Amino acid sequence: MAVLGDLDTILGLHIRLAHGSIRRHFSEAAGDLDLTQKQVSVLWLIGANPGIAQTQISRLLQIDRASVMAIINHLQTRALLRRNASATDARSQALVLTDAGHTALAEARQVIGAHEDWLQARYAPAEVAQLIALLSRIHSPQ
Amino acid sequence: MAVLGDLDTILGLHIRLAHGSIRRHFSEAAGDLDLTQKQVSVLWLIGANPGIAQTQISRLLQIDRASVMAIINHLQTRALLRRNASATDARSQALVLTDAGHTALAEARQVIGAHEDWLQARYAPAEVAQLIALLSRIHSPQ
DNA sequence: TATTGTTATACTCTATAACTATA
DNA sequence: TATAGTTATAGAGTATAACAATA
Repeated sequence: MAVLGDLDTILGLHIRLAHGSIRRHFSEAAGDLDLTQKQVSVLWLIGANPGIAQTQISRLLQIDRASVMAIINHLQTRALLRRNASATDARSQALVLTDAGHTALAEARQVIGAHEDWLQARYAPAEVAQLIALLSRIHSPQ
Repeated sequence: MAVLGDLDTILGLHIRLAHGSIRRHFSEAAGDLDLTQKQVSVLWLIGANPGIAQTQISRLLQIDRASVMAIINHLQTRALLRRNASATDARSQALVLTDAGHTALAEARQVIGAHEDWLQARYAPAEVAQLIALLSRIHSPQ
């Protein structure tokens, strides 16, 4: 690692490299799933919060609205979710999973679980908790 | 964060979110620089290791060879580096910065420095070191 | 045979701006 | 006037496969 020189002290680089490693491993692990990380997290979020709106997903997952649209459209085309009318705000929509969506989410949880096992195998439980705490200070600043 | 449910325990998600936050901040901070994170890291690496070959950059920065090509081409078009013939292997090339390349790297270091200050401001020095150590276990597994 | 650089291609991701309908 | 959804578009990133020259 000496060849990296002082580049090795750049925290941003380490996060970028770690993210790349995780993305590549996910692609292999999720080959048969036919869902991306983002699509899974959206599916997961709707499963945990039936009736959630696109804007809320955008905020929670820090994806811009246009990209959320593309993801929702794709998942709807595959009949994994429905866009229901909101009971309280005619501008927004209440997103819910279909039966096929729940099935796909269950499969995705399996894949994500194995992927997370691969990732967390290198840490003690307390280290995982601390890593998450440290990373949260970046994406959810106090 | 309760709305995320057990999604909050997925380490991969936290790294993806942190990476996104950093990428967005970099884009703002580097507006006048006209270089991407990858371009800067390549420039930096060549500055620290004159004569390095594309394949080495590919390995160290974990970027596939085709993408390294695109980056090197772009930097060469902007006259920030030269492709010299390798003294030992006719297949590979020795990459070196031009004077303009050194100047651009110096400017980039300023921008990266400010960006890293923003990022590391939320940590004690020991926390930064530990975070880097933990992340290194992902992108450079033992 | 394996590696280095190279080209071409396709797909995903991301950001932006603008439009509509509702609030 | 602000927000939710929508559409279109352009740019960056990523992955793959194939080829020529060299090891």
